[in-house]
Amino acid sequence: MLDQKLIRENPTSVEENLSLRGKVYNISHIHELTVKKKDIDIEISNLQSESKKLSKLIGQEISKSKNNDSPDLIYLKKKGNEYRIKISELEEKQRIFDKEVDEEIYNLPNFPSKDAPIGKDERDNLQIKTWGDPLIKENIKSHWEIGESLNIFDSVKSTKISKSRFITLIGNGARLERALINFMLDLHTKNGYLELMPPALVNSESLTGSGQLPKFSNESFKCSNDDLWLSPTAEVPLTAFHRNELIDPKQLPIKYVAYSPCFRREAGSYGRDTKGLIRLHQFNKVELYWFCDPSKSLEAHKKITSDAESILQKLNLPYRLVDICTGDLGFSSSRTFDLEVWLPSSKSYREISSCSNCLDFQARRSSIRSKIDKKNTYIHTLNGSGLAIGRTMAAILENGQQKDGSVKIPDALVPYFGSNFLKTA
RNA sequence: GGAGAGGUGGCCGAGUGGUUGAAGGCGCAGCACUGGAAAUGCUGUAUAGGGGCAACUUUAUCGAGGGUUCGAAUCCCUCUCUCUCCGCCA
Repeated sequence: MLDQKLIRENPTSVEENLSLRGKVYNISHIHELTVKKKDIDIEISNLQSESKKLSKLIGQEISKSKNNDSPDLIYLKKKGNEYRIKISELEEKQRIFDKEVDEEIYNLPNFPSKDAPIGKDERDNLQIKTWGDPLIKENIKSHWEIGESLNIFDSVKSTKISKSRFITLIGNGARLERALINFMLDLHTKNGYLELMPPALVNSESLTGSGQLPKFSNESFKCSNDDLWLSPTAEVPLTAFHRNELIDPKQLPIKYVAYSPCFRREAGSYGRDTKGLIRLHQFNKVELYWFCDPSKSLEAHKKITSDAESILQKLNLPYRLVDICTGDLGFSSSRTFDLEVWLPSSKSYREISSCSNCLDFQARRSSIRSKIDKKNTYIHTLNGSGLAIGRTMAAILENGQQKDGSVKIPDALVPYFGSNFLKTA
């Protein structure tokens, strides 16, 4: 959420900053609302001040005279009553303004960082580096072909259980998934992250705090009888873990790693990535998350990204690092580095991690502060996948495929998986 | 699901209609004492908004939202969360 004061006092700079996202933002309506709201605030507090003085006077009179219904007192009480009526009328107006301001301000995205490449959409993203040698060969199989021939997952049967875009992992497929989760959690906890296993169902307030609501209600599954949603990413519960808290600055940075199932409706993606493990309604993910001092978030952003990269390197999967352009940034993010893993069957890199610095955007929505330089300050939040498990499995299957149809398991994963090669289920 | 008890500052906890933004304690900061520290003593210490260069001043906030009243942490209503007991249950 953006600072309301900034919208009121400097709407032009707010519009300029937002417009870096590649479309025009006009905030004149919300600006006008915040100005009107402030005028009413002033009027109310003036009246309250008068009314308060009067009440004190009445209190003093009563304790002095012990007489509750002298003509003077009746007059004063009547005057007080008039104040009350006037104030409650204004408060009603104020409530309406507050609601309107909230409706608009929660729908405004974060400012893009000045360091992010300017651009309209994903074609303007900037490749920063590549790591490893992309495998380019004839007769490469897709991961779903490999999965089918090894019988390690089944999407057709899964439509019986649920619907399309769900998967059932079988035998060594399930084992590989489990191995990847443990491998990633172990590495990150060794690197100073505290492991959390949060609830998979989150309430509306949590989703609002991290930015998924109110604007993207279409993208999550909702439990119809409760104010609960299936969490689309562990970023949501991790942000909410410290909602409405004043965090001791000595504890910063707080670094969490969480494995969680993630649920997404994937609205509007009909026909894309319909096969395999790339785009599912339910997938597993190990998420990295930082709460940090605002002056240190740039540094933290590099670190969280390299922590995610270390997984790809240990698994020996070729990837590239991409600086997301202003037009392609997520709603809550000011700067995002994507890690994209090489998928030889499509001869392209595919997103496997997204590492974002949200600055104080989520902290303001969630009210997470820390006393920094003697002032309560919204702290900065960062998140990054470390990594998406299903996509990692797809990459291992495709990059490790052998002539005999088996798949070579990366050395670092062998102790977790228990074998050098994946053959059949 | 049924019955009951609760939600007060960074934390704990007192406070059932009157000048209470709220006793006390812990924590934190400063000062004193000390060779230094611990212990002790003293002082200070909520947040947000408005006005002012500033000293300062003003308003709101005791789970949330309504209501009663000149005046509400305190009374009434609704919601929500937590705890205890019973029921059900991996």
